Amino acid sequence: MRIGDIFMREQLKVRSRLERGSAAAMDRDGWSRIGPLALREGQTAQSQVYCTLREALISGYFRPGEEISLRRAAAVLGTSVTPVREALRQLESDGGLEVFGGNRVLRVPVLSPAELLDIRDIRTNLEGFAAEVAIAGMRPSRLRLIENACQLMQRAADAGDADMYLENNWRFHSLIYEAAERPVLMGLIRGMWLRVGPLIRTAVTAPLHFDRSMNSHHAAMAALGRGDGAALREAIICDITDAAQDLAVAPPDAARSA
Amino acid sequence: MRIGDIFMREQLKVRSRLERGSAAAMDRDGWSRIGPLALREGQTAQSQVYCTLREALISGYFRPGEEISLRRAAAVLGTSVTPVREALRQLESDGGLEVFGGNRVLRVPVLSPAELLDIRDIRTNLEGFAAEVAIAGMRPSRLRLIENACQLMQRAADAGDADMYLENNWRFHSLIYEAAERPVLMGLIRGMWLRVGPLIRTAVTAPLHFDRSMNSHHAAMAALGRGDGAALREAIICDITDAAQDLAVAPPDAARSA
DNA sequence: ACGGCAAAACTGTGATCTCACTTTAGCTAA
DNA sequence: TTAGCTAAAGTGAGATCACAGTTTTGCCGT
Repeated sequence: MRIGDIFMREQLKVRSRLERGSAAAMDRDGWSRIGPLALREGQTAQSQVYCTLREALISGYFRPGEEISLRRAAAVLGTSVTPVREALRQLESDGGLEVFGGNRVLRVPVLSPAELLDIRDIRTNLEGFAAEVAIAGMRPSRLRLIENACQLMQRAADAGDADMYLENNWRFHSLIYEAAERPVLMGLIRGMWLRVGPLIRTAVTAPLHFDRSMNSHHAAMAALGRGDGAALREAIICDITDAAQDLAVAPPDAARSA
Repeated sequence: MRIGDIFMREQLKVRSRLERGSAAAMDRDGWSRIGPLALREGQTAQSQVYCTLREALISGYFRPGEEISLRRAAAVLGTSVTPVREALRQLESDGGLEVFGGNRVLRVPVLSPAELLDIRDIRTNLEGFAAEVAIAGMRPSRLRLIENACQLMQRAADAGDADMYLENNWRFHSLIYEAAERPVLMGLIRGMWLRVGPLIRTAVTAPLHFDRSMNSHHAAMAALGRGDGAALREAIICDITDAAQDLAVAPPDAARSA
């Protein structure tokens, strides 16, 4: 079967899925929010596939255990399997995907409690350190962006808009860490968010999650205003610990084992 | 040109390079120590290429700035470009390789002083933490292996055998961290070693490097014997800091810029 | 001997095809 | 209705080819 044929069929599937409306949001797969790539010149198809899927994973478009097929991904993204395979392999290397069954299918990882603990402690170390370093690189313009992200997050929390909340949550944190001007460190942190991205969407449904999280965020803002690195670090660590708590009490339900 | 032809030609090149003897060790490239894969069934060619090259990078077989060609790698390893491309892309994702010129050639990264500092601080955080956690998971059998690696390292240091020293240095550290039983953390630490691997071989030429490093290692052994997590952490951090010092005073010489 | 230009070699990228294997769908028979 | 088997569809893995670049080589003219 030709790529074009699969492409058209997949587009029809996606279209019909979307037309079913938000009532069918539960059986949406991650592809429903992803369209064909607008192939920009100067960038390889592979890197665009990689970036697109990484952002989708961080944003929680895909649920834990969801399987990603090479041909399906290629069809939806409007390219061939070759760049997709490289991108998926890269995501596997990042820990954002894992090989699953005897069929070697790639799927979004289903994290064990031990792995969650592992990731939580890594995050407190790396993000706490990044926050402390970030104080030195903080500038008024950057501070305004962070302030803005925090406000948007508060507004999303008040409105119960999980999408907007998660988007600005990542923006808030990454803006802080970027001030540390540590590209390698930033890459590791992004890798950790890639792993927890598919879970965070379930965490925000935990009772009082928004309140606890926003408490930490406001504490972080206050520490930023005072230029208090130690306090900022503690606020970030508190945020991470609370989030991990909400993930632990809402464990993955459809955890098919190998 | 067929893969087989390239393969034979490359093998001849490697052979002739080896026959030139150890006097020509300076213009050895990383491939001279790598032979064709013994394709084990049950594992994909891609993963074997990945593991082979990752170990080679950690062991410092390739020097910073050295370029890795897809077809050349495929020829030496006795496979086609497809698995090699995926493996190299994965290594790029790990930070073990970087795309270089307008030709998009993959090469071993040439780290800037800022990146070295970045990596050093990440290592002190992650490896320090891993060391502290490892105390709880320490068992007599494991301790014996670590003790053995330390002795071999001491012997290599006395003999001035850099190869043997580096091999047991990685074994020593990884055995400690593995006792923490944190797979994700272990992966991140391995990633950092992948980045500094090509440099460490130059660091060991620094005066007194062996002495300083072995001091830290013996301190770590003592802390392990006492079950003193804080002391072990400090010993590890000291080792990392000293090594970073030796890397900073011996900066990469052939740092071709883009 | 040296500058410049053209051809050859080499680079990664992406598409396509085949293969071996697994999963699923559907049909047949009890 | 259900168990079981078979065929179809789907899966990733790997090899090969074509292509558009870049880099290197080598030759020719000055």
